[in-house]
Amino acid sequence: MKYKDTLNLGKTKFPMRGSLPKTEPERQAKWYANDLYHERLTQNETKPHFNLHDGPPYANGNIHLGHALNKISKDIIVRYKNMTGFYAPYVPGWDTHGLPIEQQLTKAGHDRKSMPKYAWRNLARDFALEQVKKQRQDFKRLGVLADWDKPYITLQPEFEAAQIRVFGDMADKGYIFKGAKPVYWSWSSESALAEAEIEYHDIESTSLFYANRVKDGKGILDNNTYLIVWTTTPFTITASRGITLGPDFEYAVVQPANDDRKFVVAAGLLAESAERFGWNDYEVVATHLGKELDRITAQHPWDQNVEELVMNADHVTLDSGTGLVHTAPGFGEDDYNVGKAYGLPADVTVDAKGFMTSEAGPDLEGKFYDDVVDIVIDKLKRANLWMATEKITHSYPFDWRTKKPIIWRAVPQWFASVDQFRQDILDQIDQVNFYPEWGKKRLYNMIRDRGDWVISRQRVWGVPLPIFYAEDGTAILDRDIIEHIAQLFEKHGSNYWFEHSAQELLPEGYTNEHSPNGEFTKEEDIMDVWFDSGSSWNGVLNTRSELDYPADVYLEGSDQYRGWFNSSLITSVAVNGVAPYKNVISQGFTMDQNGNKMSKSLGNTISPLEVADKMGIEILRLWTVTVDTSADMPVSNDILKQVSESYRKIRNTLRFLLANTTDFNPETDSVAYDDLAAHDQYFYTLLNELVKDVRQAYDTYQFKAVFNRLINFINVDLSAFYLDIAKDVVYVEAPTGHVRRSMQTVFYKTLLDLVKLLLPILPHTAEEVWEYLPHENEAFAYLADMPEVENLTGAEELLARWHQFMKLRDSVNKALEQARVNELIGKNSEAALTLFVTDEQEALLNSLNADVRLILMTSQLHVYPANQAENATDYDGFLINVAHAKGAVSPRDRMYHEDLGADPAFPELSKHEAEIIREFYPEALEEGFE
RNA sequence: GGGCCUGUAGCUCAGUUGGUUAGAGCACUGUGUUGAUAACGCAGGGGUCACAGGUUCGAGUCCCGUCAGGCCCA
Repeated sequence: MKYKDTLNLGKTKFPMRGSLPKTEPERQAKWYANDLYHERLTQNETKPHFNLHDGPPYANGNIHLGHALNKISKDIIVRYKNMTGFYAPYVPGWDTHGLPIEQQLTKAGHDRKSMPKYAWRNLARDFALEQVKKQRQDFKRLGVLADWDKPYITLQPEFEAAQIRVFGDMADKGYIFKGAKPVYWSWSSESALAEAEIEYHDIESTSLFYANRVKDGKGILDNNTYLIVWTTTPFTITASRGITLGPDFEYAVVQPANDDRKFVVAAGLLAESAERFGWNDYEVVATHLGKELDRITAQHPWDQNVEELVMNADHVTLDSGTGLVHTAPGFGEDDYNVGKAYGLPADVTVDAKGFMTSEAGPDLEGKFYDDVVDIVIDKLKRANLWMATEKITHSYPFDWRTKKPIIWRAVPQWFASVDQFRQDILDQIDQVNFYPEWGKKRLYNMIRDRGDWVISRQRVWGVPLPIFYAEDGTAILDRDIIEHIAQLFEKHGSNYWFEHSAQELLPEGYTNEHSPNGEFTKEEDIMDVWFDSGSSWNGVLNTRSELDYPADVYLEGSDQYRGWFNSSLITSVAVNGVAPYKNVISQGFTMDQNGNKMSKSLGNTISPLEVADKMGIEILRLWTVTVDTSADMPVSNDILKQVSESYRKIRNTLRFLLANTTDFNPETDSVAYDDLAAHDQYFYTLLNELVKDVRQAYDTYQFKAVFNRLINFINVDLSAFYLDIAKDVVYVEAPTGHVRRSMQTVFYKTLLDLVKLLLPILPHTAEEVWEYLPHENEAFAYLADMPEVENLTGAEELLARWHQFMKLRDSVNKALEQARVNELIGKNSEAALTLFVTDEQEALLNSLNADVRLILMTSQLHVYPANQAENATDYDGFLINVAHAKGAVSPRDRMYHEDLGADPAFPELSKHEAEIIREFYPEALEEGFE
């Protein structure tokens, strides 16, 4: 017989290495084969609800790290909540309408103009659903457990109907109105363009300087004063309605010697203006700040009916021109904004094809906008207002498809008024909890400063605006009609709008006084996609029975303060007066190791699926809890490698615990807390603290605190301390004896608690361990509940005592290390330790009531009063002497003993070991040892 | 240009209401084990807390500015 056969060495088939890339997909297949998602929900049916509402990713393209972080974070929350007494469903969603999908179709060779709208939309729908399918496959590979078979998709008829109803309610409250706003307009394709459809080229333009005669100078400027403005788009002078100044810039009133008129230019641009306009000799007769000239008026260069208003805005610069900007609200975004603030109309004098309209005046009507420069100059010269003409080269937007330049042009748009209920929204923001807290400020400022919401888009792929027009052009926004449309969409989907005429869409027998002949037309614009996803509280939370409105949590990237957090809030407050969420969690963006953003051109991107294939998705999931998700997060292969080291540590520790509890049956072998050995009681208490801290961190969405606490516990408390001393107990002591069972009791609880606490983060690993726990009843670890925090009496004092003792242990380790350096000992068991203790230290040791020699892992320990110290070294207040242990080594426990052979039958073993052998391995008496 | 945010050891993070020699884990170096072994233990080196001012008896912590980086706007 071998001595080794009388030891209880750990035994498990749980592999040291996870082979994660291979085993994860197999494990996930098992989850779905057993419908683990619904299984857990069914188990929680009667529990309080916790509802995390998934923000819909856009159904286009491969998933990237941002997607992965988002879905994994949500999975962690949902899994945790389901394991802590909540019914927490997770319904994933997709955002499917919008321009990028239309662009994909174009790229694939489809021509939108060669087919009816409904046909184009069918192509878009098929494409979107294909993307949803692909992304869903990839999201599942992340280990995210959700209702993947029944996601919400914004193109689903029931979603579209719910969205129409949100619009209907807002219209009913008078929040929807029609206005005009400049958009990128391509005359060559006769349509509005999105930012993404524009490319910039350098072109040479004619820029004009001209003067505007002051009409009402408000007592500051007289009528012989002229405001000199600058424009690079001469045709827009036809729609010029104002002149914008920087409020804090200084403006000079100049009297040139060679002119009897006075002119106004920015003081900072006076010198170059003088040169440009040929003022060889001039005098500055006054200066005024822009804000002092506010609301002065000037005469339009040639249109006697137009009085231009002087306005102030911050977009004015002194980079070029004169510091006075001619303002045509119908032809520019800045112009529109400032004009709106001053109540000016957004007049448009160019038609859809780029030709001047009658409003441009008889000299220009019918001319192409780009051909009117000479006429405009001529008109200015005849009015004696022309000052200078220059050629400039600048970057100008072009239609990416026709390669022709575009213009800004106001077109009719539908708006949702934010002004009317802005204060309600702000009040609701105050009711919401934000993680991190600054999110409240950020969202608040955005809502406070934003303008009305332009909800119409001149595109095809989206939910139509359910608006009709009577014969005289009156828009019909009627609650009953909109509900009628919602019902049609619910049944047929929104393509119905494009497949049928206005008459067919209206309720049978509908009449309207504005349509004496009973004829109607329908709106052709669609809704902004943000209105789609912004309606999800109605399209999903109010539509699916397992969900609740408002939701407990929305969690997205910080770009969504402008996006989904924003649009959802507006529609929800507009309709119901409440925010759609109680908590908002926002996350930063993933950066490379140097803190720079990831981009394909820099080659610093990391694909989540590649990580899954090479290292396992558990590594990426673990990464998400090592970083501060409230700010930007660094990722690189080196960082992931570091994370995988942590994973290995976790895995190996679980493995050791498993290996040493295989012969332990918790039902029959457990030792009660009060009967545990002192060191086990201590560790039990430490574990309880861990559970407390980790649960609290989970409850407040502090995942990196979860990780830090767990990894420190595993490294410091478990691996370096408890498991290290454990080997002298668990391997050596009697297999069913009290000391061993005591420790195994704590091992087993540690193992179970760790597996559960880790599960939301590492579900694959947790489930793998679970397969090695035959005494647990749940078929999956995920069906178990989180460990509860116990109220252990006297825990605080116990921890304080041991905390003190650990300082002694540190000192002992240093002493032993010194002895090792001096080649007095090799391993700790070769040492005989002598402590010379103060009264206080002695009291501490006694109060522990513990086997101190065992915990310090030496073969022999002696304790004497400090005043008897001899050959002792002071290690941080502890007097310690290390000597070589006396006696000889037992081949079985490898410790030094002075009583080897006390039992003559076993000359190489100590008395204690001999007793264990006689009781548990009596065959050794016959066989002897090799 | 504006709103919001970030910047502590090579890496990822802690640093409570400003108060003793700034901490942890990983990595690194040395070393011990070889009964957690493509593992484990012990010890050690490593930081002018982005930079420059200011408030204070005292600042990683508060204030101002600069630089670098990020999200969203213009």
